[in-house]
Amino acid sequence: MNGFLGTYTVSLDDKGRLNVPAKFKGPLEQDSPQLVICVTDGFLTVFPQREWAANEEKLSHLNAFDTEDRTRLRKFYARATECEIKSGKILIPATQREAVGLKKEVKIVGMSKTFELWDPGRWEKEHPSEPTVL
Amino acid sequence: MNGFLGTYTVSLDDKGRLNVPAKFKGPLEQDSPQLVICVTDGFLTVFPQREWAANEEKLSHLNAFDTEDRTRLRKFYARATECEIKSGKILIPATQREAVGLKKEVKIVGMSKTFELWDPGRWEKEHPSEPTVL
DNA sequence: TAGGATTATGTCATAAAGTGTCATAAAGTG
DNA sequence: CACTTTATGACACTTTATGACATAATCCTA
Repeated sequence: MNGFLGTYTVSLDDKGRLNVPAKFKGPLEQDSPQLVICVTDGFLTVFPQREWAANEEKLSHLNAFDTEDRTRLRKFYARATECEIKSGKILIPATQREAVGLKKEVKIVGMSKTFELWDPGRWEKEHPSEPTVL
Repeated sequence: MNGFLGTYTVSLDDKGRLNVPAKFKGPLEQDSPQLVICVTDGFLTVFPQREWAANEEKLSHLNAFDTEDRTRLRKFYARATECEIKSGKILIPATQREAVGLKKEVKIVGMSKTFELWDPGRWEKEHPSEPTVL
């Protein structure tokens, strides 16, 4: 498995569940159904459980009794939610959908270890089709 | 389990009981219903029993005969209260509610091992929606 | 210390949110 | 083109959040 690759347009059902495309389903389900969704700049980042743990590790040196460190921790934790993939769908909590303006349609963008969820409008605005330069 | 994650808005009932969201309920109840609530800078920090004990451990190296250390210890202990989760609700003592200005609505913010209780107004003031940088 | 007030606690009804499943439509495959 | 896989919407059902109420415990004060 090469991680999450590609861009898909998928739908949210009436309750806000994301229909995970088949290519992402396998990797997600075989590892663990647990995942963490985090509000980032105008989009959502989905971390498989394991990947989240790895990032959390990086914060372990911060001191929960220090006001500044606590603020940093809060930024990380407060915007995250633990979710699960169930019946091939992920329920995106309403607060998170609203935070990044997700409606019926969602762009799902592979980022190897993680993937992102974008409102198609915002995605187009920030990624106008242009020749790719590697 | 990834610890307490995310931000929820929940209500206090007419008697000042916090309706603990389901995602936090499990971890709290299965460990032990005991917890400690501590007034921090303008908000409340909730420590599950076990986590409180772990923190207390860290303070054990402080010297009760040293004036500064004593001040630090006092900050920790004097502002804390032991509480319990009962029928899925936690009664927040009136003095603590008043200390941080909790009214009907409360923001509950996961901080992994602990979680915090904020008055929504104060929360917004101190955490204006801003881009997250990981 | 009896009575009344205040503060806790358990339980339930309702409304809202989350979940499982299936039928159908669409897309992909050989 | 027939067959398989995948995506979507719909629906019934379950769980969760909330306010309200009844009862129990505690605290004062006369």
